[in-house]
Amino acid sequence: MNTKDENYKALNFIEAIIEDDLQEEKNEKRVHTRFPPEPNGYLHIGHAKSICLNFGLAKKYNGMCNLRFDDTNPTKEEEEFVDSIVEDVKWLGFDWEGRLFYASDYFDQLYKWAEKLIINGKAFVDDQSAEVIGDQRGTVTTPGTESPFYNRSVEENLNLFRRMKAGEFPDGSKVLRAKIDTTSPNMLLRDPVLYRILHASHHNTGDKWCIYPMYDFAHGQSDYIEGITHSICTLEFEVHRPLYDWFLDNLIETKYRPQQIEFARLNLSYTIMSKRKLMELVEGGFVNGWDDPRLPTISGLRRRGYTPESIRYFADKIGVARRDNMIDVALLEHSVKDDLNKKTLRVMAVLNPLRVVITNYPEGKVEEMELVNNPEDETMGSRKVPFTREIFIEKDDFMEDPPKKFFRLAPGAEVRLKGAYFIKCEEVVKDETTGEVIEVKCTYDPETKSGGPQSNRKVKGTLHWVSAQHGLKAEVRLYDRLFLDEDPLGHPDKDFQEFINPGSLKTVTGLIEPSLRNVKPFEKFQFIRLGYFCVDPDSKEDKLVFNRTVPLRDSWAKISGKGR
RNA sequence: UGUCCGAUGGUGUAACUGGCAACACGUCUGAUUUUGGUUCAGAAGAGUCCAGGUUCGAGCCCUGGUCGGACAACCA
Repeated sequence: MNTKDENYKALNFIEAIIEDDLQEEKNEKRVHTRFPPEPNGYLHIGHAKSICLNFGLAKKYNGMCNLRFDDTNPTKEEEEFVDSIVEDVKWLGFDWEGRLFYASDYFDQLYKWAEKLIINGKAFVDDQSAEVIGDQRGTVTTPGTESPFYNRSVEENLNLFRRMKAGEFPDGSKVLRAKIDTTSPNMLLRDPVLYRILHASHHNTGDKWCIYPMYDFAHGQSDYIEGITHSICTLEFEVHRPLYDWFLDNLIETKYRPQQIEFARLNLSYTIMSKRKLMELVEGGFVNGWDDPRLPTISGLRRRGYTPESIRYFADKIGVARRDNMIDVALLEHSVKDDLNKKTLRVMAVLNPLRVVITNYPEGKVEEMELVNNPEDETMGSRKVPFTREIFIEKDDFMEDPPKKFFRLAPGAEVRLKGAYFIKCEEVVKDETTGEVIEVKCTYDPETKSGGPQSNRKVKGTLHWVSAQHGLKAEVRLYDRLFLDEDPLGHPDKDFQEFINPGSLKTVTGLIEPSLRNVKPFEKFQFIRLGYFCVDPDSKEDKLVFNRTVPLRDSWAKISGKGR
């Protein structure tokens, strides 16, 4: 059986459909997909799943993938959003090869199709208000009823529709509706609205139109126009499929049809994916903009320090299916750590400094220690880090009265300073009033210098450190999950904002080794023993700013119970 | 009280025309380690929503339930 084959990779259900289609030589064996966002917000990791899917399928089957903006509602859409979407898709590493389209590119054709429907007696102009039409539509368990304007003549409908287009009527006074079936169990088939009057200027077509097609009247036809073979979308559009089919069947004679396939959208634990809710967080000032590193937006993840590779890897790992899912955010975090582990320079930074004075080390002496940049990759070389009599270590790396399994600095204990010497704690200096440890006096063993005769001696722990004299101050933003609840939207009785984690952002001033003096925004590092960090765009030469992408696995935190 | 869709370890996905339920994340052990990271070795954890049926044999097919989701915007 092939399942046992080394190279066998199970097909997801969409790939299975495509391979069947290919086998049957459907659409001359073309595979053409598209990613069709509405430019009314920023893209998030859920969109990334769709982008990776659509572009990934095209690549896998030597096909094409278009980027198309479904921009049929000028009151909600903005140029700013199309720009950010274009940037995000590009950043993720995908190329639409010049096929960037807009549903608004097809407004003329769509209009002609609407007239065709009228002429064929399949559409009519309705003068009723949205409210009345809604009431007439019935409910999911009771059928709707026909509009009193249902039987207007073709001539009257055509005349009215043309006058709608000419701008003779105010917003909301008339709509064009299809005549399908007001009693259909599928609500979307109960004489849906095709065109509405909107005296609004469009980001693309300006003031050319004052009537705009509904998404449903534009989407399927746009796919048809572009020659899309597999229209991949999320589950909630499943009920729209019969409607798209109805439009095409009533408008198009050829047998070619885009085939819609629905998959379950991504849900990620401890965050939210709803564009509207995300907008609330941004506009309510709960976060600092669409690219806040706590948000699951692509721009937020980018600023947080995620790489396109890690997101694509993640998209691949979560798979595609039709059942509801809630992906553990740990998988996303694993995806970046795995990527960054291979790529990033290891550097030393102390986030919560404790002064250490090495009493037997000559005052004023500076030694340049050679540190390996990445033990995973020797080709990344090494760098020099200055060592002096006074250094800083992490406060958590010292305990005056340590438990058994504490392998770090404590009175009388000896530890290794990464890339430097072994030091032994001889004395603890405390603040007289608070009793807080403010300094530790140590002695070092000159024989234990890295590479030296005694450097292979066994010690319990290795600490990172920064020279007090050379350390650079840096603002470090420590991010944690934005919500305390795994599924903030999963509580019908509670507002999701109640679950916002008040500690989702902690800003500290740390000290970093001097080799980081000239870093540029988006450069990524591993701060040894702490985590992966990324230079924030706010960072300036005289004020470095780092974002913590994700902490390293911390088994001590688990043992000591200090974990999340 | 409608129509459609779905249900496999804690999470996600797989098991091809029925043939010993697999992989990843997570969890736990141990080894290695100049990062309590990485890596390596191993373990625990589901008998596939329930009840019937077909079959030598059902996660997969059939019937009936249960539970979950989607659908009633001049939003997409």
